[in-house]
Amino acid sequence: MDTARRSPVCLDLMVGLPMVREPSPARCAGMRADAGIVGSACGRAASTTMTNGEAKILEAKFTEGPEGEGEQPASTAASPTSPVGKKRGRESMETSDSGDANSDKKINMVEAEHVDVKSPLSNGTCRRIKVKRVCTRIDPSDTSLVVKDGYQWRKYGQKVTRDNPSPRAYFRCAFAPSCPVKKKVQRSAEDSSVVEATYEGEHNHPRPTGASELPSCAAQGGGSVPCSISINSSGPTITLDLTKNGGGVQVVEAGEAQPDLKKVCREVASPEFRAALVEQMARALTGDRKFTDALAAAILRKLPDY
DNA sequence: GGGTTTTGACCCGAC
DNA sequence: TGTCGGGTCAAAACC
Repeated sequence: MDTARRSPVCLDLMVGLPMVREPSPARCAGMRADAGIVGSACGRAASTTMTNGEAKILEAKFTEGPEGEGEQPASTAASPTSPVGKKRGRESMETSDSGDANSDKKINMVEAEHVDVKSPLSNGTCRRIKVKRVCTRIDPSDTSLVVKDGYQWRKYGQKVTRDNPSPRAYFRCAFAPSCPVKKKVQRSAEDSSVVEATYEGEHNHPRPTGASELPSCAAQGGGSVPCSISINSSGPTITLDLTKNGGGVQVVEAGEAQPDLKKVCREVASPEFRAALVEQMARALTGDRKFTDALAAAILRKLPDY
């Protein structure tokens, strides 16, 4: 990703994955991969630049927040997700192995990711833990705190926090006992149809079988998202997964406590941004010799033999 | 009977 | 030092 290296801010487009079977309405609207771009898994094909202002907004957003940063959303009333008594089903055992990674509950998502500095080590240094936050829109009537992301999670706790009447659920990765990844899921206080999942750490094991259809980049940290915003040392990166049906940019209301994130999402969803994005995408794609070769080969295969 | 969830209690850091 | 709140533990219940 040369463009990404050149610019502190880049935009990666996920154009390389097979289409996901299940339709996902209104996801990343305007960025449909109807050009038929299909290639190797998670191929990053194009990038474009973002204004410094946008980058600053992102940085400001992702370097603030409770528990270090990017952690806790503001919250308001939403129906408690705790089932009555001990009566329960198995829905809390999250997995998307059965091709459920984009279940109909998941309408769209916005993901924010950054590297957090935490866990001071004995030698005085700090261990860097990747913290990723994912907003997922679900059916407001759905009281389960399930965020399908391709991994198996075991719930180990639930707590009602002070700033949000909705309980926060704590999950550990259940696929590998030694996996340090934890996930916190809490319904947005402002919009009960939005759940916010915070992933801490990185998986130290391959994705569970069946989850491989998800983008590997989204798999990192547990998110299976069509659109992600990442912050790292080289600058913010917006990743759009165009391989989902109806892929495109869609704004997820992230709550009043995240006005910057909302603003960024709106800007990303704007027609001007999309137009520039498409242009940049086309430029990058046509300038990619490997891509054009692969495209030509694919077209030739489709043509009848002369 | 084993694995998982629920939920009250406990721990610990921040203020 | 005491209080508060988030995160985790662990026993009990559930499937």
